[in-house]
Amino acid sequence: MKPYLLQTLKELALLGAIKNRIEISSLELAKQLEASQQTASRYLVELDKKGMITRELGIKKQLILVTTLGEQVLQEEHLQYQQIFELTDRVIFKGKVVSGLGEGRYYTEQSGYVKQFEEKLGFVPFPGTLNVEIEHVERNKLRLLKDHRAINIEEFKTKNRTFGGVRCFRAKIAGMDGAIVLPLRSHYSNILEFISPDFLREKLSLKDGDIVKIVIYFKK
Amino acid sequence: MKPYLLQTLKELALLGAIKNRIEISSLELAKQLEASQQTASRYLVELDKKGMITRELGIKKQLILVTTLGEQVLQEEHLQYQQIFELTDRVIFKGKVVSGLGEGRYYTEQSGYVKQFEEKLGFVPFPGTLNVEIEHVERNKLRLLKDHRAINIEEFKTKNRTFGGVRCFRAKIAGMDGAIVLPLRSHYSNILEFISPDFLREKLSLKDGDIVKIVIYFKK
DNA sequence: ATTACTAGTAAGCGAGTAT
DNA sequence: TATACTCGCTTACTAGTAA
Repeated sequence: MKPYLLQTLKELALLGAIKNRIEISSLELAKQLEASQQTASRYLVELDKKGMITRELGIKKQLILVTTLGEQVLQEEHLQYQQIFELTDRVIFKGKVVSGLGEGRYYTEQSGYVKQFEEKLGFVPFPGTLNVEIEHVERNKLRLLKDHRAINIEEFKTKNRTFGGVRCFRAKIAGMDGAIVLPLRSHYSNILEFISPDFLREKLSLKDGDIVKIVIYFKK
Repeated sequence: MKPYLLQTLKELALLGAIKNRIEISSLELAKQLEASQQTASRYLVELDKKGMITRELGIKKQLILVTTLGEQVLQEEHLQYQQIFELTDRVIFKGKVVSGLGEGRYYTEQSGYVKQFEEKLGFVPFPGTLNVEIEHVERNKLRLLKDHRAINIEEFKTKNRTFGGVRCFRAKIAGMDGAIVLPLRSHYSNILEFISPDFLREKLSLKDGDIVKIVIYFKK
């Protein structure tokens, strides 16, 4: 979707072209867009070709209606602005399911962690973590987590070793509740570790390489 | 604001660049925008020149932060999408204050109307209407009113003549409460007639030609 | 009045490349 | 590795104008 077509579509929607046909000449539209009549005309032809609007050309003016397809495009755009300004209590990641080395299982079975998970998150995690690799550029979003209070899992010791503290955030993966686990002593990683009371790989029939959406929620 | 720069700014904001500086290379941004590295670089330079972002160029990558100005631009855009999809209980018009021919005063002093205004709107209108001329293209928004229930003022008769029914919508002009009056028996007009308990020309020190914003509210 | 084609011009694009 | 310049090519723009 070309940016200038999106702008045009938005302009039409603002004039009410989503629910009703609006009457507008290419010159009037041109003024709204601060462009020439010819450009406005061309935009309308392009939007029509793409199926984003329907037009009824009369002798004078034209009646324009934004189609369902056009409305969907606008709604997607709206959702992005909502994510920026309204849905600031969450961050959305898109990532790829990958296999870990089994460490997830080792850690999620340590009773020192399990007790705290149960107490602070309200569930006993299924042994193992579901690892999701996010794109490098999305690591910037992880920084947003820094500004928010996490559910802190304290470090503890066994006879043999010390297990470090962990920060958790409630999260959803493909709609299923769980939490994201961020070890305190590790650098930024491109892997998100998701714990859940269920065996998600089975329940969601996930396999390596599948693309999933993770929503991380902040505490207020 | 060029549409493609707006898109770029939005993309940066989605990655969290409003609150934090984000680390992103021009190549990574290019991938997000589905453009070349050179184009992404050019966009960043342009946004920087316009004061929409600040950049810290390191040896590798660059740290980018959306400025207050950039955020304002995005918020304006967000507001427009809100008007399309969320604030569907209102329509916003921009118009120019104009003088009528005094008919407004004649009508708003008819007790047949006044009684109904008081009963149905909750106020006795100041004699006269504040007339606001809207741009031709905005008449399309008036059509949206058709889909909503109006506050109906019934027609009535005096010895001499019949006064026709009127549709009203609660409205605000420059923040002041009042109502818009749409005569039933008239075609679409480019003049909005605003009634209010106060003498708005004085209270808002309005004179002909002043640009005002009118918000019309629908009943649920 | 309109819409929208043609043609010439301006702006935007990315490959190559300097830094 | 980066960023961002130049340059040739493509796309987008508007003036003029036909329908």
